[in-house]
Amino acid sequence: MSAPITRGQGALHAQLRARLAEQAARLPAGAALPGERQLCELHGVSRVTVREAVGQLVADGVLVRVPGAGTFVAERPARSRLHLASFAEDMRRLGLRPSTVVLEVALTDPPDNTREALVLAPDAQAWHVRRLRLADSEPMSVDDGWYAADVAPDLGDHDLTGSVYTLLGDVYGAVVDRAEQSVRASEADPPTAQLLGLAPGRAVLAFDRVARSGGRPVEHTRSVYRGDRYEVAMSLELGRG
Amino acid sequence: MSAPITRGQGALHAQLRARLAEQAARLPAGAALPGERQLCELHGVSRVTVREAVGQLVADGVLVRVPGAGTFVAERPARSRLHLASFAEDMRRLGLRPSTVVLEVALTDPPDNTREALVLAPDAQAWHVRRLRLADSEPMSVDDGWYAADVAPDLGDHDLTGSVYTLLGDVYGAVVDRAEQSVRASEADPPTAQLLGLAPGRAVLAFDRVARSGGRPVEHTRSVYRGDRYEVAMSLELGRG
DNA sequence: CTGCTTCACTGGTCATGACCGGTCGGACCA
DNA sequence: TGGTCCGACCGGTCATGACCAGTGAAGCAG
Repeated sequence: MSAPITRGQGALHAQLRARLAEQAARLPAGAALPGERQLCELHGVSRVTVREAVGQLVADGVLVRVPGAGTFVAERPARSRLHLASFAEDMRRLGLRPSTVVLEVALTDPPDNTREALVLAPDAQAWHVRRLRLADSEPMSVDDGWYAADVAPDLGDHDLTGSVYTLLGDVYGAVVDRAEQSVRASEADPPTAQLLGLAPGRAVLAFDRVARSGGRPVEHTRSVYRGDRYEVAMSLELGRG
Repeated sequence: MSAPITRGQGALHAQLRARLAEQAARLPAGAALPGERQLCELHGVSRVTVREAVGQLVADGVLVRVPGAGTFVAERPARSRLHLASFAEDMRRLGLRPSTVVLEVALTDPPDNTREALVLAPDAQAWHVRRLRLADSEPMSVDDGWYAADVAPDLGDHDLTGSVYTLLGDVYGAVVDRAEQSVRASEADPPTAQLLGLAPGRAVLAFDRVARSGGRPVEHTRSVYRGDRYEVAMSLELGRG
């Protein structure tokens, strides 16, 4: 079980969460975890902390709680659930040929909401990568991504026509394993419309995403997809979505 | 502030959550809520309960917590977390008052894609229910639903201002437990725009959903939400390895 | 008036202890 | 052998009390 959980290495529930995530990954789906009270004794923390850690993993779909029975590793058959995929993977899944035009790469002061999303210091800078994404040589989306400079110090020196997630994982050791995103419909502003080959005001699907690596936010992206070329598919289930 | 929070009316945090959601919906965006300790005294509950209630509303995008400063009403629009729920339930979670105007109920020949989605015989008819959905008396969406006639033979005889899912479960024993949907951005056509109180061509979020009960498709819905009032949030995960 | 310090207050975190209702397996009885 | 009952154990909920770091405004010093 390696090092014990101690104060000073970040929040206790964050440490425990990482510990439990590792453990769950090595267990087969459906396997039972120790009871919450037992985890308290095992790691020397209170039940508040255990519940916080387990609760986060349940929210992520890694664990499943069953009242009266216990906590279990979530079943995850290879069904078509929402999954984390790069633009290229996504396009290839749709049978389209992906390509990318890098419009801008710069180390700049990020906007306030990005600063908040990435939990950056007030004076910290971040890499800003603006890219036009094409599918079968036709514009599909415009991505504005911001990356914390302390996670990816020399991001601008790398080839950014491919997957930044791969770069983050292979070069900087920050594998993106989780993301939260919101989706809304809005109208294309003139510059974006021109890039996408649309008339201004046409409907676009706007994604706002925060990608995390081990709980730490590493990327904040705003992607604007052409409404006439793209849609998101998802499945919903009773109980947990 | 109405009735106080009491034991026995469901979990205390659930009651408080509903109370706070209503309160937040009536406040302007950015307005500050009472501090957590103050809410404890106001409602006679412990801080554990307050934090649970507020935490849920933060997850739903209704409130925003700022460490050191306070808790505030989030900027528009209503953000719904991805889950299988009726319109009314969804809106109430966000602190909005749902209502419904039934525009059309008829047993008709469904369009081909609906026939396919519901796996209907070539000559089978289906109930068509068209409804305008309001939140706080303002248009939110227009729903076009088709229901297999052999699953719900006399659907048209029932009150359709409420949840059809509840009807399907309680009256016909077909509990909806799974659904697949796709989401895209498009432009409001003139009749839909008029119903939604939008100018024609404004962006809308269009859902195309097939709901299932025990594997059998029972509903095919196309819902068009106002792009300026609604958005969906979801989390993405890497597959287990 | 400006700049700095101080301090009340906020949410974030954590420990301890308690009770509830549901689950499940083993003991016990028919 | 089979069915029933019961108790250990589970997660869900809630109260109380505590300390921390960050915020922001009031107040003081220059």
